Amino acid sequence: MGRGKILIKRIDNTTSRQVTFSKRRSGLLKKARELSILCDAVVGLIVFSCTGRLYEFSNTSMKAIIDRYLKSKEEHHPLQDSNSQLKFWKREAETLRQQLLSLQKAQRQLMGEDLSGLSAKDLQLIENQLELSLNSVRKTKEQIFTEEIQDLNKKGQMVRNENAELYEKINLSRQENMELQKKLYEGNGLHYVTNVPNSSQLPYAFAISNVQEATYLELSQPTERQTAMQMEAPGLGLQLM
Amino acid sequence: MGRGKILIKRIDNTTSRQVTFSKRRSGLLKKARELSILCDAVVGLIVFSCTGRLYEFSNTSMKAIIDRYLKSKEEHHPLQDSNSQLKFWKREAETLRQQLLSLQKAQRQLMGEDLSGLSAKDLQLIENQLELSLNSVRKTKEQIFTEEIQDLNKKGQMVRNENAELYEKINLSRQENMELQKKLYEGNGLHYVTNVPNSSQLPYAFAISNVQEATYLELSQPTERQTAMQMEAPGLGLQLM
DNA sequence: AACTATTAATAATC
DNA sequence: TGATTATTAATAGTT
Repeated sequence: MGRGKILIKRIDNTTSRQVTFSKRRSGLLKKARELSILCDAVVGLIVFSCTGRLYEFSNTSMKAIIDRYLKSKEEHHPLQDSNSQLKFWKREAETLRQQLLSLQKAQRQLMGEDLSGLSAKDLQLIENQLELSLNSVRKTKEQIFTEEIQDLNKKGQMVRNENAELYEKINLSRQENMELQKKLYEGNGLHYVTNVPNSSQLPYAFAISNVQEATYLELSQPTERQTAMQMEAPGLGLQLM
Repeated sequence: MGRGKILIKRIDNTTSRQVTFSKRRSGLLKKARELSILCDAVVGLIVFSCTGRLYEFSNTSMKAIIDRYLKSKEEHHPLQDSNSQLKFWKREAETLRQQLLSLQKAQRQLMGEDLSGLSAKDLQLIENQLELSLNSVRKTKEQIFTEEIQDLNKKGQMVRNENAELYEKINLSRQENMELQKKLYEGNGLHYVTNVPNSSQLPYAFAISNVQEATYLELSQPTERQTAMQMEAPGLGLQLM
């Protein structure tokens, strides 16, 4: 698989040995990874280059792999004290691993994988469960949406109420304005005073109201939004003219 | 590098997963060996199949490689110190327990339980997964049904063929009967011999045919069954009269 | 580091 | 399993 065939024997040239090491090392690590994924195997790979650098791959904890290896080789001599705690924890871990494996299998089947080998009856049971799950999930989602909509409506109502109050304040303010102008007109007989203040001269509360109105409009439903605009925007327009 | 491209993802089918494991495992071991020879590297490879069988390669003693590995990871040898072994297994159990808990939580959510606290987005993700699962499960189930139906049709055809042969035999037998009766009648001029034998006097093959006919009727489709009865029952009736 | 001509690995098939 | 073969993937040698 190269420009030519090679013999499997130590590469004498240091440079090309290092180059080959780098290439083949990554190939080997890749293949180890692929094997572990494709075949659901536990793979631990340790490589020390001739310069002493460490490269490794393991799909689960390397320590766990080493320990399992040593145990399965029975080169693992537990210390003579026959530590009951140690035994306990090993058993515990083994039990948990088994539980994990069986749960993983069930999980995969709930994800629609690994179904070969199941009977029609088993498949029916899974299908029924999935339908129940779907119903439950959809109901919960609807509930969340409903709550959100209620919340938004409540907020919208609050902003509308605030708006109404502000309109009242503006009306009062306008009346005051008019009365003051009247007095001024009566006092000096001139016409040049405008009754259209720019926004910076408006009361602080009015600016706040404007911001909240925008927020409300964005959050509420399209139909509601239109209704709100039809009801309130003309009034606002009149006030600002 | 096969008849087609494959995705690196767990192979669902158990048989092909095992076949692939066997092939790729030997490929991996070979590459590990080649790397160690070509590049003068120290290589240790441990593989556990999902059935728990151990495969390994190491160009020097695996124990030495593991020792070197553990040493290079930390100045700490868990295998000589029962206290650190205890720590290891406690950690291991704790890790497994955590994995188990999180998997159980995910499982419950896939079962449509324990959904409170999830966002609308999370719920949507679960819903999508459940729909995928349902599709997969239903497809698998349909496949099983299709295979079963094909099988039953095949069996049904076999029984029908057998029936046809048996009818021929019965016809032959009836003709023989009539000829014998004719001879008897001509021989003694009497009329008392009946041509209606009871079932125990029928040839053995006929009784068998009856049983298999019943089995076939139960297995085949309703429309087919009716057709079969309409076509074959009258003939049978005549034979029994 | 790229590039490619080749060989090697392997997925599908029997 | 074990062998075969059409493809893809890896990589040896080269730039």
